[in-house]
Amino acid sequence: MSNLEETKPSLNFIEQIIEEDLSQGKHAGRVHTRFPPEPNGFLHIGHAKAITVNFELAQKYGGLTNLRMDDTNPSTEKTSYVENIKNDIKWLGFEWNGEVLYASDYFGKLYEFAIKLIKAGLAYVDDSTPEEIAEMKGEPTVPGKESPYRTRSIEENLDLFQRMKTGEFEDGARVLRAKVDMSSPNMHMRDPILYRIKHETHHRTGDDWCIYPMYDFAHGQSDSIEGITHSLCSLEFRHHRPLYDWFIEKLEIFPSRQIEFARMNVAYMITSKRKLLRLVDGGHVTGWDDPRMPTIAGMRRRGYPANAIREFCRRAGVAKRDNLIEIELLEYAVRNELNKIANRVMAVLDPVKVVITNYPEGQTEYLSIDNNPEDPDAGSREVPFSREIYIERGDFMEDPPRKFFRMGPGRNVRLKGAYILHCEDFVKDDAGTITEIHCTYYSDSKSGEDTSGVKAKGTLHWVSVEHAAKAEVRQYDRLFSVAEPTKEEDKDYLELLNPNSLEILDNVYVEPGLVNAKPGEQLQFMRKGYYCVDQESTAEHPVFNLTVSLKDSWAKSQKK
RNA sequence: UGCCCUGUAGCACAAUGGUAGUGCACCGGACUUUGACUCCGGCUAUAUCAGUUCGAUUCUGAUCAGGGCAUCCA
Repeated sequence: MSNLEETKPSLNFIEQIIEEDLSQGKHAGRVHTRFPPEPNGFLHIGHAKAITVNFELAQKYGGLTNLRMDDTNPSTEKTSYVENIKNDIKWLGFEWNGEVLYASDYFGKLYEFAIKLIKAGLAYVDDSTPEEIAEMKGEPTVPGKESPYRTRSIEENLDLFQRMKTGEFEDGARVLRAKVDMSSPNMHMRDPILYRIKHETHHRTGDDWCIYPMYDFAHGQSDSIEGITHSLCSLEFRHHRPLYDWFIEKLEIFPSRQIEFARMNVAYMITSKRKLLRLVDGGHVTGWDDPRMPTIAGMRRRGYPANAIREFCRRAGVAKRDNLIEIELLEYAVRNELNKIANRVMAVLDPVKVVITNYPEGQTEYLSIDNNPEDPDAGSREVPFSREIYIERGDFMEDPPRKFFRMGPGRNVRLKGAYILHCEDFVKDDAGTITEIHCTYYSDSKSGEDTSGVKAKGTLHWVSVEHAAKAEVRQYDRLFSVAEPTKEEDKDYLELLNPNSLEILDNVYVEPGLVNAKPGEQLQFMRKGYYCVDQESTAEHPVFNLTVSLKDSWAKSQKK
């Protein structure tokens, strides 16, 4: 292989299908996908994956993606969810084709499709009760029985279906079914229900209808109406595909193609709508946007950048096997993105006071510190330095081991952007807690103009006691203590909540400039982690959420 | 015990009828005014058994394992 030869880009199986279609000139080279949420809940990490796959696939091949609300069941859907969904998708950075679409826009068309099927002798009105229908459906290993109403005349079916529509019958009295094959090994082909009667007000069509199409009769036809070329869905719809294709064939409509891929599962996260709801209702989290929630809203509030979520979805890949993505991959993507965009600041989470005994009392110096070494355009800021500072309690050891590159009696250590300190002494209270550390500084060791020749292995972050602002910090950790809380045999997932998923620190000191940080702003607390300003934060009471901690190989090595 | 889908390192995704590669994770090292970042190196895999073939991870069959399918949900 020559050096000039490029390595072949590896394609996932959907891309392979698309490229094959393209090479055959199918659909005139058009690629059109769709994201079809039900407007009955909040979008979560699993949706983010589906959104990313659909939008980016279309993008890659110069195509479009529709946003279609799959609102065929009036019982569960609400308009209020629609706005949230739109907002989340926009926040993720995707733009859908044209206006938001609704499956309910096609109710008229779908009704005509049903009539067409009836006229072709391929659909019939069934008067059986739900129990009878279930009974006649048989079992996977046992063929079903044909309904006694299956042989009704086309005229009678037409009449009955018309009367279903006009509201003559009670909920559940009758259904419209496709006439396919009651002995099919595929349960979905055993005369699936097309329409059911529901005298309910729909969030968009109001009381125009009292019959509503089922998923199988609405989804594929909606795809077809919209000219969707590649209709991506999750694996459990594999069995629906023959039906999807059956409708296309019998109705003679645009041949959208359904392609199934495995939904993404993420360790320590759950995505079941009902289970998430129990977390909210049970007060185990503060709401749908609790930073511990796997919802888009929660991740946004946690400080996960949209770019990182998309990158994570990309890296998780697309295939057909069941998967459990390690949360480390998500955290990697988040750190990777934040490393590029987050300004560095100093915050002391667990403070202990240091007095620099040879520094003039009452003096304040403003030291210029780079905002982000990774980004030359990020500029710098002035940070006040004075005789008394706070450092992290964990950055001092009374009797440190050799490899501890931090502060200890008789040792030198650099203060980030400031001077090198020499630790002289420390003060303990009766309980043995260190209350104060005494140091001297090398006045010629100022950052950037150090002529002291003094060596200091470690660098600490700090804030000036006099100038620091007090803040609240919310330390978030994974919501569950096991990777797959819903797969535990004898335990309810609520028993597996991580008791330490939130720890509130209320004795935190931050650089004075941070009181002006705006909600949503993302920062790196040097040597600690990435944080974002919470929406509840104010100048008087700044609140920061831990997005993800920095890697800490020292702490890791200490655990061994 | 019917049908369908899926088995490649700890996790995920590639590849090819002819050397199994990438990312994350992990381990080691370099660098470092963030024990971060970055850089360098290392680690471990084709479920099993047969068949076809000069050669199989790839094709075929069987076995095993995991998942899915019987809402008037989507």
